[in-house]
This record gives sequence, structure tokens and C-alpha cells, in this order.
Amino acid sequence: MPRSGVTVERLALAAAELADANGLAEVTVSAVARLVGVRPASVYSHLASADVLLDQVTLRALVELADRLAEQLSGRSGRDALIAFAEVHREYANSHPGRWQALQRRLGPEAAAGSAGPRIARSARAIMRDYGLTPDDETHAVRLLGSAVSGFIALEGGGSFDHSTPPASDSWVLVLNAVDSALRNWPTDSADRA
Amino acid sequence: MPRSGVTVERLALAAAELADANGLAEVTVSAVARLVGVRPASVYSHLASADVLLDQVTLRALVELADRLAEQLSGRSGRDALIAFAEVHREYANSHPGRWQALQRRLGPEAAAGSAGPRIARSARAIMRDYGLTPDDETHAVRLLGSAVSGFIALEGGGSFDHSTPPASDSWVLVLNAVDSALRNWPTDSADRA
DNA sequence: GTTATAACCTACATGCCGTAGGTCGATAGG
DNA sequence: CCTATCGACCTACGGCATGTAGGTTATAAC
Repeated sequence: MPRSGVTVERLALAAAELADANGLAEVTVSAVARLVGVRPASVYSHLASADVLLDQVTLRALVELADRLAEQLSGRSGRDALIAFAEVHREYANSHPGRWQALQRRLGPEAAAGSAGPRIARSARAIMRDYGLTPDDETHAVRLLGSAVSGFIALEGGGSFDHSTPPASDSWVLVLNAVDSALRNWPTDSADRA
Repeated sequence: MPRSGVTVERLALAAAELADANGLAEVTVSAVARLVGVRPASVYSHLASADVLLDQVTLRALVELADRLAEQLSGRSGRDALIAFAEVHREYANSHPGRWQALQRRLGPEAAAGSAGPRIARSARAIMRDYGLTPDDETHAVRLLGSAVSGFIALEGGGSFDHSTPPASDSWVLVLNAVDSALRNWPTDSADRA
């Protein structure tokens, strides 16, 4: 059935590369069509809308991130695993800025459910097993780690650290140590949590 | 000279309200012109471009945030100040989602320098004085706090916490406690920081 | 070969940004 | 009071993006 071989796969890949090269805002149906060598209208034979095109970038990024996490976390535990988790995120954001931007998009419920997002969440939760927390505290801990990591990456990428003196990477190390330390000394007494 | 009373001020306010009501993506020159009762072309008598219009929203948000911080931080210190800093951010993000989105935009160097951003940075740094850190460590601490707060708010607003059981607000308390605890037990020995 | 399907096309409606150039009201100086 | 100026506002337009309608053609199945 195909005539020139344009597939959703190729469109999504072109969109992801365009995003990394020029920023997510430049990912348009027109630009992707140009890149693939097809008229904009033809793209709609494969994708319902421009929004779905961006969703494809997000979904790809989720899979890539989940894969890298699975690879780097295998065989690591505790603090090593925590640091690997964070490094994978930061490295991915720096080497694929457009895809990282796409990860900040909100997916619809159906798309989110079928995505690699839950796989990432499971990776994060697995790290917490070594810290000996209750199930609820594991959730809190995942949220703490996620907040610190994604917040740091967002601020660093936004240039917030560019005009103060210690290099951002120094702070990165300290932030991760602080999170690890918080998990090792997690408050068990309810009075400590007030 | 004015004929119907459109000013940069009114345009910026309309843009900010549109952002909070419909999201930052709906803030266009056309929409703001409609809201103010003027043709799109007339907006360009007051603002150079659509980008500058969005900058106005960002600048307004920075001022509002800096004002709220100054108000809530006065008279507080240590842990109280840290929690107030975080609460002001979270409350602002929840009550003004479009303005909060605008805060994630990157301003040009000239606009950034003249903004209320440095005022916010000074507020954050002032909190750290009570923790007895070196100047460099104060910077690291500001970055830790900023990462945790902005990361948590981003994930919460993005719905990342919607499908796990403990309420996000519970995690919020624990995250802030973890940051406070990290600052109180800040590593002074260089060996602890490896 | 004939036929169905789907990939691709042209053409177009709509909506945004931004520019060019004209109109008209408010104000200042004579 | 009268006029010149300035700038706020306008209409008209070009460019580019999204998305739809409807036609054409390559491929695959029979």
C-alpha cells in the first residue's frame, strides 16, 4: 500500500530530531512534512493532528528514557541506583533537549496509560526498596527524588544557575547527596513529620 | 495623545488574565486585542511583538511573586522562612497557573536583568543565612530549595501525582522537611561530599 | 486485466503574526 | 480660534500554520 514509504515511525523520528535541533516549538506538521519530503496534507493520512505528532515525540522520549534507566539501573542498588537514575535523566535532558521538552507535556489519559511512563515510575520505586521504607513512604520518596531531579534539570536548562559562581554540577552532586541522606534518615516517628 | 485608553499596562493585565483562564498558549495578540476591544494591528503601537507580550506576563508574574515573598518572609527565619518561601510559590502556581507557566519562560538577558528575578533570588538567599553555611554552600542550598520546590510544583501541576495514593500535599510536607533537614545537617567535611 | 485500497496530491477555509500606509482625535503654539 | 503635529487606531495585505474536501495514482489481490 505505501507509495513513498512515509510511516508514523518516520514522522515521529523526524519530529524528535527537529525538536532536539530547533526546539519543540519548531515541530510543526509543515516542518516535519518538509523534512520527510511530503506535502503537509499527506501527514494527516498517518496522524490525526499536530497534537498527536507532539504526542509521538513524548511517547518516544518516554520509551528511550525508560530503556536507559533499565539499562543503567540493572545491578545497582541504594545510593548507586539513585545516582544512576538522576544521571540518566540529566544526561538525557542535555543530549536531547527537544525530547526533554516533550516530556514536560501532559498526555491524555489513554495515551499516558499505554506509555512507558509507568515503567519509569516502577524504576524509581525499585530504587526505594533498599532504603527500607513503608509503601506510602516509598511513594513520598519517589516524589522527592523526582521533584529534585526534574526541578534541577529545569532550572539548569533554563539558565537559572548561569550567573552565580559555583558550577551547577557541584550543586548537582550536593542535591543528590541530600536526597540520599534524606532517604537514609527517613523519619519513622510521626512526631518528626509534623 | 491616547484615544481609547489602551496602554501596555492594560494589555499586560489582559494577557495575564487570559493566561490564567485559558493557559499561556491562548495568549495571542489577536485574543488580547479582542479582549481589550481593539484591532490586532493596534497592539503593535504599544508592543513590538507577540513575544514581548508574553514577556510582559512573565515580568508581571516575577513582580507579584517577589512581592508575596517579601510580605510572607518578613519576620520569619530558618525553617519557618523556608516553608513560607515554598508555600508562596505553590500557592501562586495554583492560583495563577497561566502566570506560573509564564515564569518558566526564558527571558532575554536585558529583560532578565531589569526584572524582579534578582529580588526573588535575594529572598531565597536570605533564608539560608540562618543555617550557617559558607557563601558557596548558600548558593548550593538555594539551588536545592529551588529545585525541590519548582520540581514538585511542576510534577504536581502536570498530574504526575494524580494516580498514586498518598495525597500530594502529604509529600509536600515531607519534601520541605527533607530540605530543611539537609540544610541543618549540611556536610562540612569535604569527605562527606564526595 | 480489473478492482479496491490507501498514500499522496491540489485547493481551500480559517486563524495567527507582523508590515504598510491611511485616518482621525487630542494637544500645543500662534 | 485655527492650524500643525503626533500618535493611537484603523484597513488591507503577505506569509505561514492547521486542518478538510475531494481528486489521482501506485500497489496488491484476485
